[in-house]
Amino acid sequence: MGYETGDGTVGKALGVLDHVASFGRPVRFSEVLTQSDLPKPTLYRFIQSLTNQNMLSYDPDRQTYAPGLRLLRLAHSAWEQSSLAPVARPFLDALSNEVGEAVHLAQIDNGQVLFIDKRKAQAGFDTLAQAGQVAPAYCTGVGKVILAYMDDARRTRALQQQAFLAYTAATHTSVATLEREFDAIRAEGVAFDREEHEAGIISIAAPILTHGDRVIGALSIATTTQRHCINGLGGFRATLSETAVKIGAEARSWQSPTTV
Amino acid sequence: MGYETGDGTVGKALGVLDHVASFGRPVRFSEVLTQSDLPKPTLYRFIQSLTNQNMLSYDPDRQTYAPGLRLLRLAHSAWEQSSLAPVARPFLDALSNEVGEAVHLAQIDNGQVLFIDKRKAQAGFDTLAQAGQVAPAYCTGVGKVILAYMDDARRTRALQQQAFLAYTAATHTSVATLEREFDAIRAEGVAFDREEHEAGIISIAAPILTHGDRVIGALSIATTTQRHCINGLGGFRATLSETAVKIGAEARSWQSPTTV
DNA sequence: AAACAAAGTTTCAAATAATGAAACTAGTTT
DNA sequence: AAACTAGTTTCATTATTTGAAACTTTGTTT
Repeated sequence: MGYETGDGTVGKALGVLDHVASFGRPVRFSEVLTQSDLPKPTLYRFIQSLTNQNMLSYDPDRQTYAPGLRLLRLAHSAWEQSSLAPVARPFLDALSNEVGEAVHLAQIDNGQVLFIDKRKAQAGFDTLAQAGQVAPAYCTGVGKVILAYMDDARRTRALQQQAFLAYTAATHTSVATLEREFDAIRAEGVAFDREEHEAGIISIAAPILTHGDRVIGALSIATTTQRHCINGLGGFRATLSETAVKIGAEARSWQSPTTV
Repeated sequence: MGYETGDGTVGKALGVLDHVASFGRPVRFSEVLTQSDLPKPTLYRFIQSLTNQNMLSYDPDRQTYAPGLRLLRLAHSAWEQSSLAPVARPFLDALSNEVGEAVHLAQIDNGQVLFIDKRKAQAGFDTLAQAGQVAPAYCTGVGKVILAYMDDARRTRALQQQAFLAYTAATHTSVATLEREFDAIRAEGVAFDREEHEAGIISIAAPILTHGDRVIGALSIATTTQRHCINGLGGFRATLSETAVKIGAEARSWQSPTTV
């Protein structure tokens, strides 16, 4: 899986960037090399170029590479220019205050859930879901609700990118059982995460739609089983859905020609 | 200014990415083209590749390009793997609580100040709305203190990248006057921003050093002239410097072989 | 200290991919 | 319908990437 769909040199270089980032820690050149199918000098030059460009940073003491600072600047720009994140911000604040639980805003990137923004619960367990963090789509509330509302072509493609790893006993481990849930999700208008990704963590998620039907993201309220049961979370459905609808409407008008 | 130091195709493509991001809003292909020295098909293909790769996102309704979601994921990874940001986080929390003013953590990227983490005066969140922001180095507290503690080679290069635009009446508008201040900064151990970037905003900044002398970033306390005068800010010097030293020590030990 | 091993870097001819002038298509305006 | 503009494709030329091999540097073992 990944982006390597033959975008020439650029695609290869970005593949290397992802590869380095995927280690989750600073890595040496040789470590990357052993896991790469690129020949040594080729990989070497890509890493050199990326380092020159500040897309990677190099620690001379430890001789390791890690994703570079330039990415922060670019991501900041991406966040601000996103048609969803800045629009949704005040709604997240309001919802977070109202329900007193963790609130997450997510989109799909390359088949994975990508958290765009979050609010912590006041009582403060840390969901670790910071902006930029990724999670699987098939076993999270936001992921499942986005999948359920996608058009068939995109969903088919996204489903092929799911790993179906059993994180907990409740995790879907095949396309079949997951697809069966999609009808229920569309009927209810929300998806639940019943400890499918992490034991003790549950959530309720609603889709964010523009132009009435196209799903552009999802909003969720997440909590622990110690604080709420699934039925209790269901009590947030009206508030959550209303907020998601408002964000969708706002995002839509923001995109309309009138504003610019 | 920029990174275009002949890193072949990769460098050019990343130049295009920066270019698109620099608009600060979604742009059409033709808008980029008029400001680019690349021929039409070349620019077109770069934008296509970057879009394929999710480094740019394309809005089909408005036919515009903006920095893409993939950057958020990569930046999250960059932040977490940075040798400074995760280490400094608890110290920022503590300092912010103690002084009750805005606290900033910054590094230098391509001659510019890049904010790695922030704490608001009241109580806020550190999403990418804040981290990833850039500011000029020559007229900010964090920028000046980093420049003052850089080695000569790096400082010379960084100074060439400064625009010396007069944001306010107090802004340094030439290398000469700025360089004169560096001695004072090194003597005092902190730099002040005396409304040099924005009227009404002042700050005190201390360098973060590893291995005793190499500057890897800066920490600042920022406030408004309505709340404090420069002398009042000076009262934070001891606390600020102590925190900066602690962060430096921690970052250093984090990098040392013992931890891994 | 010498020999060895491993990691990192450079070379250079061959292979491949990028290039850009021009042509073409789709959508708008006159 | 013609003229114009923005976006897209073509294709021969050109420049860049490629990778086996050689080389250098760094660290480890004898």
